[in-house]
Amino acid sequence: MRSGQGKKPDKFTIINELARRRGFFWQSCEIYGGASGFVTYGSLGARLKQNIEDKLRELFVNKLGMLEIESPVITPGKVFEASGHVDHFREPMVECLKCKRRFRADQLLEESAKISSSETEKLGLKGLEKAIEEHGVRCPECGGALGKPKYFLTMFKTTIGPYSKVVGYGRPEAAQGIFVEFRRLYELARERLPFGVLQIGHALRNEISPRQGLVRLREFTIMDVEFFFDPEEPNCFLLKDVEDETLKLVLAENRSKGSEEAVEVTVKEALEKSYIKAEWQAVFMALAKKLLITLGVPPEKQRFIEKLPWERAHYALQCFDQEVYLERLGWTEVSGYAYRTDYDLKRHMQFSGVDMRIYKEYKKPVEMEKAFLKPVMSTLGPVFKAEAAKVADLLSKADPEVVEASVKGSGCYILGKYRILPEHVKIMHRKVEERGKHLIPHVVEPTFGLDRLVHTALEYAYRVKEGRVLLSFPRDIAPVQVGVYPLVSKDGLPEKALQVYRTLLDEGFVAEYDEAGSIGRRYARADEAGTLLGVTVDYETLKNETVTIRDRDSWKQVRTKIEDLPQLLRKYLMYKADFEDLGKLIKS
RNA sequence: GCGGCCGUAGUCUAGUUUGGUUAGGACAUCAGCCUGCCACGCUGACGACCCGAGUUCAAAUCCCGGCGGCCGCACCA
Repeated sequence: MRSGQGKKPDKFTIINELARRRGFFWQSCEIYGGASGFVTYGSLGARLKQNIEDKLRELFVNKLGMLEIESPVITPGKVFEASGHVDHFREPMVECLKCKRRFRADQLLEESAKISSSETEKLGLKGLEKAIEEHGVRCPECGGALGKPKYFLTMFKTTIGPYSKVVGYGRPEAAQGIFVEFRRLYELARERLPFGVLQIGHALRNEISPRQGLVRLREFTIMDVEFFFDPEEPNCFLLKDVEDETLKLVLAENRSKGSEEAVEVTVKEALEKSYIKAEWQAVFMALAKKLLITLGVPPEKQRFIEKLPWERAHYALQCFDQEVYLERLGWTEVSGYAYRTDYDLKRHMQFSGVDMRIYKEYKKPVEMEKAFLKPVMSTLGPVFKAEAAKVADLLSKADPEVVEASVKGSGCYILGKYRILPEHVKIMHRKVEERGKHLIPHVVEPTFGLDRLVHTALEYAYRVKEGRVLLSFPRDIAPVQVGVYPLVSKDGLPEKALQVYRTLLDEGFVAEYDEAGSIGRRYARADEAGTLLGVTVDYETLKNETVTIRDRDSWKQVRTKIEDLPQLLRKYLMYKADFEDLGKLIKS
């Protein structure tokens, strides 16, 4: 839709209009007035997005050897209760009864009643309502009275099965699908740390106000990587490869002083100065920077911004967002790097009762003295009577070291409502050989918003040359690799061009054939779709089996043999040949 | 969600103030002719008043509601 403001359109508007016109993507369900926050990709857009996905796969799955899974979008309620999302993925809102503006109830209290965020977090809806009353908090805009606080849940909620009251949620991230399958995945990783698991798929967030095209959607494509490592061996074996790569970091420390200035440091320095807490996290950030460069975003248009404590997700110990500079929206998040520690596995362990720990064998068995305890029934019996058996059972499950320390220290050990005295328990020490121990892996999580990357790729590919629009996509993400055209549609040229076209399809290229309109118009059309190369069949083709190849960006042309096309194009697409290597230059 | 502005073919728009003939143009698309390398030309075709109620003899135009867009506020773990 047009802006309605009559202003000169900015790049964001131009990209969205181009995208709609050429079928990259558009708002879904337009025939019913459109659905805000939902998009449909057309063939060019779907291919562009798949190509970007494949770039991520190439890095994480092929090069780093991670596992890839696909898990359901609809997820039983328990999962997101355990993950903490049900408690955290909602905001308490209050509405001013007078001016109808809405505010975060907790933020109002923090500002006008000086209650700390850690305290407001503990308050429920009733607590918030009471606190608002007690402190006489009023609408900060018009001074009107406030209504009752209500939760706005940003997850999509549904029920599972026809008669079931079982609650399910649309996943707001793909990560939990990985955590809940951890035990099987660990087996698939041959029970060795570290290992990574990746998932690309749709996620749902019921945003209050989705605007801004692909940048904020209610249903979007996310790529989550969960990388599991041993917290006792946090070193990253890939560090050497990227330690000299520079990163632009906007640190929380500076941000809290009101400065958005970035420090530019190498990966190595960032770790030495502990700007970044986990080695793996720093390495993923460096890899992401390089990846974005291959998508067409120059380094100076990228940065990493550290989230302030209250901006961080509930599971994150430290979090950076990778941002790219977009013309209208300014610095915009395209990926996130959270150090999730053992939070998620621990929570699923608590909620499901399933052991998520891994067994770590020591290099050498460790001989150590260990305490054991044995309930003494002859003394427990007379004191606890009928409950004696239960007490003994509880006692035998207690940690012997703790019981021993407590009994020796204070003369007793409090076991629930029972008081255990020294004579109730016999504590022994035995030498044992420990071969290993159980631990919960730590997790660093790189996560990418694919739709935002699509927008970014479009915006950075956009060029205007001699008044014509062209999308200068990098070779490996261009949605169409080669267009095949007859110079004119007569004298057998279309037939020959179709032959060349079919050959290229058979060779596995993404090719398109076009004979409508003049040759110039077809080149222009192809440029606007980002088609990388144009192969033109002309009268010389009929004489000597050669064709011209045209470069989208420079409009230069070379002439080459048809039979050499497949291998030349293949080299070109892999950046193993330049355009001039494709044949004899005939037009520059 | 709130406030302001706005919604006419695939795209950009004229028309709305002051209700009145068949809603006009350009680009794009398709067909035919033309066309020997960068949006050529000619002929033709397809194609629109966001949706729903209301006022009226008559609604793109006025009123109301909804949906959607842009900007600002709020929100975006």
